[in-house]
Amino acid sequence: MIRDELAYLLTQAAQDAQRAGALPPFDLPPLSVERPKQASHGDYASAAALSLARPARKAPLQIAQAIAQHIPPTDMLGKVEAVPPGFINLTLSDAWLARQADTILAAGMTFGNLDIGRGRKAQVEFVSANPTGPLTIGRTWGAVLGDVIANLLTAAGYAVTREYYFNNAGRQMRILGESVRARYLELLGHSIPGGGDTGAFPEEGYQGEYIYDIARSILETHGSAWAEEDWQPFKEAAEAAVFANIRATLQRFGLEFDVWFNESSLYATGEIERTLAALRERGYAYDADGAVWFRATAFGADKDRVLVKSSGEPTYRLPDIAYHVNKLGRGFEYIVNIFGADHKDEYPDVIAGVRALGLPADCIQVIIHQFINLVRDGKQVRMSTRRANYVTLDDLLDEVTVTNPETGIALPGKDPVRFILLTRSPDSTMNFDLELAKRQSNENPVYYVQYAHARIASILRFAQESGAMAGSVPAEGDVRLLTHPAEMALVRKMLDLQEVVEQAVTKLAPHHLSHYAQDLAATFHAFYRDCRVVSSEPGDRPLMLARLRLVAATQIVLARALGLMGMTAPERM
RNA sequence: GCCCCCGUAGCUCAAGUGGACAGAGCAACUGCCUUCUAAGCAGUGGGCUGCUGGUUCGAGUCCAGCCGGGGGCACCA
Repeated sequence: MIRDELAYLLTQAAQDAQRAGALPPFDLPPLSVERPKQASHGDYASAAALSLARPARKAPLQIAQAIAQHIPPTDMLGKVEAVPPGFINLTLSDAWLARQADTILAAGMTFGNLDIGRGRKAQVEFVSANPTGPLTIGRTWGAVLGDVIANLLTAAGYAVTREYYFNNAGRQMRILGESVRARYLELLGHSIPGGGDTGAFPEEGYQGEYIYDIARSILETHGSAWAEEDWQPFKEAAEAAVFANIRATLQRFGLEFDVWFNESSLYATGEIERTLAALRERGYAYDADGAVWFRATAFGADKDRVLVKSSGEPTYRLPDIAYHVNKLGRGFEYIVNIFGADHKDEYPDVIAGVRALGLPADCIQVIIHQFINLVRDGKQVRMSTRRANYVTLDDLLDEVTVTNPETGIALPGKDPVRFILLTRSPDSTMNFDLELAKRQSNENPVYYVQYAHARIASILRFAQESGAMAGSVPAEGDVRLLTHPAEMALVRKMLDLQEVVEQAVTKLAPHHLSHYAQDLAATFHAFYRDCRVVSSEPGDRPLMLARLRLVAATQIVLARALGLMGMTAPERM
């Protein structure tokens, strides 16, 4: 990476300066290299001299000058400046920058990839909604975060598994079955409520319209044959129907999971029991008040937690711990869990449980995202799946799908939804205004980015159709002819991708991608204004070919950024 | 009461381990389509970064205390 190379050059320079006596001898700390906010401060800048003032016992500016003078010659740098109060500003050379257009073209869709994963196995667990109803907007943020983090980890050199963890047993699923059964009996003409214990709608039942849909389809296939059945077959049917719906929604959202992990399998394989036994053996599980407790206080918790209720039923903690033991057993060396803010207090127990078993827990990362604060007409909407007060992801995707009235070309609704969610940091408590999202969908920044991609596709198409370029790819062309400031700005912005990916991966902060994509698109649009690409003038041909290569490189980087975000990169809009 | 997250332009949000004048988009206003897509470009206005102290060469960023919003503090998941 460029920044690392520059940091290395600066360190060499500082050492040379010490050998030459321009700097006093002392142990050099790692020298920082940053991206200055202001363009006049160069492409990169180091404030190292400011922090070296104390150990060197010298004025920062003098230190900066000494380092600047000893930077080894390199064709990468065009200008090196030491400026008050002691910054070293570094500017990349135009010739070097121009050559990078070729480098990007050669890298193709691998441009921006890193090797920090070195092929290690990573797992991202997300969505993980139990099959009690359709996916709601509330789940959407986690879905985007998980998917894009998985994409980023793949780009960073990890072998990634996307995993969906669910529980199809337990109380909520029973209530789901009972709800469907009640609707089924209602459709058969049994009176609800008060129709005796056969038909009463469960007090905490799911009231959504989809319960009727499931009941109706049971009625269609089985007629009245299930009238005497208890809730269990209804639960089975409901689970199948809800999962089919969830899978369809996820696919629409551009999401594929590699593994669907059923919590029940942990019981079937005995992993739950073994985990509990191992915790007991190590003295981290004990009996009290008829329950089994986890000694969470040994890991800094304020009180111990229940693992197995006095009813004999485990709490969520035990399977969660067993599940993570299972993950580690499958060889994952990097594990990312995406949770909503309501699960905030859950993971410390899980991490502690893993530690209690003597297993490594440092590789387990948890992203807690805040809730989407759904707003309609400026008023907050409280969502509850059970009370059928929710907006499904499907509904949302329908609403924001936008068609260009002039060209008739439609873009999928997943793009604006993903983009909106990817402009916010997971920590941010965001307001998602439904009306606003719909109303402004045509001016959503996502289209701005996609438009840049389509514009490039159009230029390349035009170049080919007008005979200016032989194939669909600009094979020839000497990028050394690129010198225009707008061209240089474009290359600079493209080169940033690697650092953005690094940032986004190491900080698990995918929202950097969307901001980068907007920047890159803006830089391209400015280039488009300043530099005409296709020309029929014979004298313009060499520069045209060079610019076609530049533009093709830009298309790659835009497609890469959009691809990492799971969005389409349209050829036409 | 205790713990975690957030508070930045009218609105929605950014801001790499503390760095040089806090940035985008939307909304508002002014210009620009006979030439590769105007879903575009150029420009204008808009900020005591919730408040008060502290740390230091330097704070939106770190510390303390307040105020306001969200989430949690289960033998629910």
